Amino acid sequence: MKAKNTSFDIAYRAGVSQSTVSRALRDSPLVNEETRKRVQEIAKELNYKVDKHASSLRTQQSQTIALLLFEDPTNDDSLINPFFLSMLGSITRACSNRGYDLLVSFQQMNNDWHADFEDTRKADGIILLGYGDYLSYREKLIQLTEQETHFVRWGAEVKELPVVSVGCDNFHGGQQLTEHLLNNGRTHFAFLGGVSNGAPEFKDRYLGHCHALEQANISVDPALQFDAISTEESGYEAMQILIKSNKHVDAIFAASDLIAVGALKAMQEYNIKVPEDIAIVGFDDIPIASFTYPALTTARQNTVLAGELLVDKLLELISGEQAQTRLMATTLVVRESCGSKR
Amino acid sequence: MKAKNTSFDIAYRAGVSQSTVSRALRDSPLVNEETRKRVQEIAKELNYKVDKHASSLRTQQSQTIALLLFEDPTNDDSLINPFFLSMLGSITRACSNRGYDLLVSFQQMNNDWHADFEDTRKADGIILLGYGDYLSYREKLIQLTEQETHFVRWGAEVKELPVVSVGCDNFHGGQQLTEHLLNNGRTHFAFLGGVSNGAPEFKDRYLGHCHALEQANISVDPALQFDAISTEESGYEAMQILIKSNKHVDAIFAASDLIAVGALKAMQEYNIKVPEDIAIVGFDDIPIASFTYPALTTARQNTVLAGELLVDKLLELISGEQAQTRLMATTLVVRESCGSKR
DNA sequence: CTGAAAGCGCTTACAG
DNA sequence: CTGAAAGCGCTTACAG
Repeated sequence: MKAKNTSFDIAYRAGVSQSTVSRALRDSPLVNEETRKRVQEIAKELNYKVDKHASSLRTQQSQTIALLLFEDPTNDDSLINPFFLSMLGSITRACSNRGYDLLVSFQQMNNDWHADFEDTRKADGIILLGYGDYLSYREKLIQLTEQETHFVRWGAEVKELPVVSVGCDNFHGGQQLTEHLLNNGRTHFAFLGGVSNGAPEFKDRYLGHCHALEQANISVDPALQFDAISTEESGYEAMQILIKSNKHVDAIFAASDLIAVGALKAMQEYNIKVPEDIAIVGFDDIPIASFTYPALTTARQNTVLAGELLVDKLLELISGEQAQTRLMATTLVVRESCGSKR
Repeated sequence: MKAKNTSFDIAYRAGVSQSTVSRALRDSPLVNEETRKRVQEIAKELNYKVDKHASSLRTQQSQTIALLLFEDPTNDDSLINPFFLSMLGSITRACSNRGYDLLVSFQQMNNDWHADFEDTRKADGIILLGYGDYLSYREKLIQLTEQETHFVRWGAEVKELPVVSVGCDNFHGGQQLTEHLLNNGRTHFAFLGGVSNGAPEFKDRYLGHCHALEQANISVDPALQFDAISTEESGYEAMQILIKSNKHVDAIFAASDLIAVGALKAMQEYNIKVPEDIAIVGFDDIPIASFTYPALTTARQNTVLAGELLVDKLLELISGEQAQTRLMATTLVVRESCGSKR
C-alpha cells in the first residue's frame, strides 16, 4: 500500500501549520473560513483521512461500540437466532447514524469476555445481546459494573443490580396472545418453551399466558408446558411429544416463532389442521412468520426501536448521564394461525 | 471510569523498565523467563490490557477487518438475507480465531464507502459481502485496487479485474438440482428468479439449469423464467403469476430458498400438492429449508468454509502474498420437495 | 537480557 | 485566527 498522507502533508500543501489542518478538518470555529475550505479541499483531493488510532489515542475515546452476541451453546456454528440478527441490523444502523463504529463479537458464556473490550479501549462501551439466564453471568455483570465499564444489555430487567437493560414486556405479550386465543374460543392450551430461571424471557411469556388463563377461569396444567429452546428443531420435538401424549389441546402457545415453525411442521406431518384442529401463536415476528402456512399470529418485538434504544442508552452512559431500563410493549400481529382476523 | 493502568504502572510495580514490560507481554524471546512471568502476573492482577490504539498507531496495523455488507435497497430495515447472516457468523468466528477484530457496517451501494475503512486505518483490510451486480460498482472496485486497499469479495468471479473473490459454483449447482428434478421424472420446468446481469449468481444458476435441460433434450422456454429477488414476498408473487398464467409445470427451480418459501406458500393457498403436482428446489440451504412442509431439496453453500476462505485470503493479501479466486462446490441436499430420496 | 529514547499521527492547551 | 510544543501509550531499533 502507498504511504498514506498525514496531516503534515496536508499542512505543507496548504501552507499552514499542522495544528491548523487538524482544526480545519474538525470544523473548529478557531479557524478562518477560507483556510478551512482550502484545507478541506486539499484533504479531499489527496484522499486524506484522519488516522483513527492516533486520534483515539489522543482523545482517549474510540467512537466505537462493541456488540457481544452470546450464543446458545446448543446451537451449531452457523445457526444464529434470526431475531438477534435483525437486532444486529438495527444496532449497526443506529451506530452508524450516530457516528460510531460497531465491533461485533460472538461469545460463549464461559469465556473471559467480561473484561476485554473496554479495557483495551477498542470500544467506549458494550452492548450485551443474547437470550438467557443472567444469573449464570451475574458475577460478570457485577464485575463489569465494578470496573465502571459502560454497558447495556438486551433482556429482562435485572432488579438487584444497577444494570441498564432494554427488553420487551414479555409478560404482557404472553397475556395478549393468550387472550387472542381465548377470544377465538380456544379452551385447551399447551405451552411450548422452557420456563426455568435460565430462560427469563420465556418464563415471563409463560407467566403472562397463565395469568390470562386464570382470568378466564381456566386452570393451568403444568403437564401442558413442554420444554423447548428457541429452534425449529426443538419446537418440532416438543410438538411431537405433545402429540404422542394424546392430551386434548386446541391451542398452542409457542414461546418463539422458531418453535412455532417446528411445531407447525410436526402438526403437518400428523395431519393436524391449523387452525381448525389446533390454533398456534408464536413470539417475535421474524420474517418467516408471514410465510408459514398458515401464516403465524405472533407478538412483534420492535427490533428497530430496540436497537436504537440500546445504542442511545449506551451513549448516555458513555457521556456520563444516567440511563433507565426500558421495557417495550409488544404488538399483537394477527394472521391466520388462530382462525380469525382479530 | 477509573484511570487505566499503563505499561509504566506495570513496570513500576515489577521493578523493570517499561520496554521490558512491553516485551514480556508480547512474549518476546528477548526477556528473561522469570521477569516475563512476574510481569505477566502483575499485569493480570491489575487487569492491565495493552492499549489497542497506541499499539496500532505504533505498529501501523489494526488487527481489524472491516466487513461491508451491501443491502438490497428494496429490502426494509430489518430484513437481511439469512444466507448472509450465517456468513456473517462464520466470518466473525474466523476473524476471532485468527486474532482479528471485526468491524461491521451496512452499506448502500450508492454510498462513498469505497475509501473509508482502510484509509482511516480502522481496518487492515475489507471484506465485501452482498449479492448483486458488480458492474454497478465496478468503478469502486477499480478505485479500491488503485488505492492498493486489501480486499476480497463474496460472489461471482470478476474476470476483467484483478479482484480476489470467493464464491460458489452456481452454474454447477443449478445443473445439479435440475438433474435431480429430471431424475425424478419431471419434464416441465419453471425458474423463479431474476437473471439479468445485475444478478450474476441467479443468472449462473439459471444457465446451469438450462444446460441440464438441454442435455436432456428439453428445450428451454424463456417465458417460463419469472423474475424475483431473494425474498419470500417476491417468490410468493412470482409463483402467483406463474399459477395464474395457467402454464403446465411440474417442477419449479427457485433461485434461492427464500424464493422457494414464498412459492410454497402460494402453492399451498392454491391447493397445489408438493411434490405430487409440482416439485420444487431452492438454493442456499438456510436453516428454514428443513422446516418447510414439505422440507426443501436445495443446494447447500458451505458458509463456514466460505467465511474462513474470505478471511484467510484477505490475510494473505494483507501480508503481501498473492491470493487466488476460489469457487466452492455446492452440495445437493435431498429432502422431500421433489418426491424422492435421491 | 535490559533500559533510555525516538516516534507512530493526531488534539489541544498555551502563547501570541 | 495561527503556530510551536507537549503528550496520548505503546513498540522497537540502538546501545550496553
